[in-house]
Amino acid sequence: MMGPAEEVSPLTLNRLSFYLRSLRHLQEQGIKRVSSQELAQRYHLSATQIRKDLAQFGEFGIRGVGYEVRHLRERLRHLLGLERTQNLVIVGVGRLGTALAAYPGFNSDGFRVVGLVDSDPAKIDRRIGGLRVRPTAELADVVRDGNAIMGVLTVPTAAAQASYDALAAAGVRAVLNFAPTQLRTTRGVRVKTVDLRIGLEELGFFLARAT
Amino acid sequence: MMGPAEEVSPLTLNRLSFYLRSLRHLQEQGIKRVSSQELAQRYHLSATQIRKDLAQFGEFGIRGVGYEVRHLRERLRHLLGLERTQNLVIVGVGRLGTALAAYPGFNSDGFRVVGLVDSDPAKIDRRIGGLRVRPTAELADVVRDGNAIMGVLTVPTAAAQASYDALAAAGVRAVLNFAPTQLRTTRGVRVKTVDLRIGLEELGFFLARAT
DNA sequence: TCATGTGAAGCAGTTCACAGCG
DNA sequence: CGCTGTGAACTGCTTCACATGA
Repeated sequence: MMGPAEEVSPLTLNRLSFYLRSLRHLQEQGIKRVSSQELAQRYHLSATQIRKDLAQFGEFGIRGVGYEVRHLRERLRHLLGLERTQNLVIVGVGRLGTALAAYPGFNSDGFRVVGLVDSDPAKIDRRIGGLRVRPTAELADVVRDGNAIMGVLTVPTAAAQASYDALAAAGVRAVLNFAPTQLRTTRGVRVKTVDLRIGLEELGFFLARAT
Repeated sequence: MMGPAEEVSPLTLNRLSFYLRSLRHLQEQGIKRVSSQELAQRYHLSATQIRKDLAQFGEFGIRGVGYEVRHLRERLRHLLGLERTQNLVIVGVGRLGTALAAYPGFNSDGFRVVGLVDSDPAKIDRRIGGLRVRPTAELADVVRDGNAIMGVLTVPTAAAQASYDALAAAGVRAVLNFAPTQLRTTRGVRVKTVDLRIGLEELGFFLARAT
């Protein structure tokens, strides 16, 4: 039955994202129904785990048949809050910020970049993907004008905390942080830190002992 | 005791990377010794977990005292294979590939980008951070010339599998994949897929239910 | 004495096996 | 009958509590 699911593990959450992507893929192929087993085989997952993960939030399937692709996809989109588009402001328009501003995953299916901000005067008024870079001082306006709910931090590590605080003050509710540093968080403004180096180090570990 | 540690969980591995970064930070501040408890408090970790994680690979500390920062850092660097620099080739010099080519984390402390490859003729011979972009057909040469051991995939999803196969054929031992797709892997060529959207979706989930 | 290293306990996340329902 | 949904068993990760040794 329905579960408000007070706490959901990050592992489950990542799998839900992956299920959603897989369903999109199936739907593009015109497939209407899928069983947990078929889904598992196609995308190297565990059938039981798919069912357990989904059951946490309701009964989405039809016994004896499987899941209706369109319906399940809708439910997952709802669950992950992707029904309404969430607007993003990117703080720090270096190479990484520029790349993310135009990144398909940040401009489709639930997310859209609506504002760019940088502290470097040389970058102000530059245009990236239809957006004009505005000065950090105007951050609050950029957030308001774009009706942004999330911020993306792509500034140097030393500037990350100040930028986070500014985003929090501007009314953003969540921040995706690419600076490899631990941020002191404000109540009500969730942070998710992504360290691009960790993937390399994980691979390096295995190479180190494979030799 | 020494442990060959046949299997190490990704969670542990990520924490080891984080410990290493924290130790670097401490060393920069001139701190010589640190206890697991102090480390935990400073960086929001668990002291017991730090000790358990480290104990898996040997006895690195001094009972009654703590850990010598320099020594522990060296051991972690060794464990993660960062003592010798691992050379990277980036396949796909779009905005993301360009950003990573110059990303500090990909060009310091164990990693270095030594080659760039793209299939778009318009990008060939372009220079990015001292490196010349070369055609995909020359991938094997680029890997050999640069003595590269890892590849970084920043091509469109549709091209990811072919690029992975080419990297594997060129003799690379590990691939960091930024395309949101499941790759069919070649024996001996490990893959780690990083999906930049997942962080957004995780945050979106919490925003969806906070409202 | 004090903080590490570690068996034992506790908890979470995964897999199993099958009841329940279309 | 077939596949979902789910208690129960299991596996693995985290935390506890303390023996060990500098």
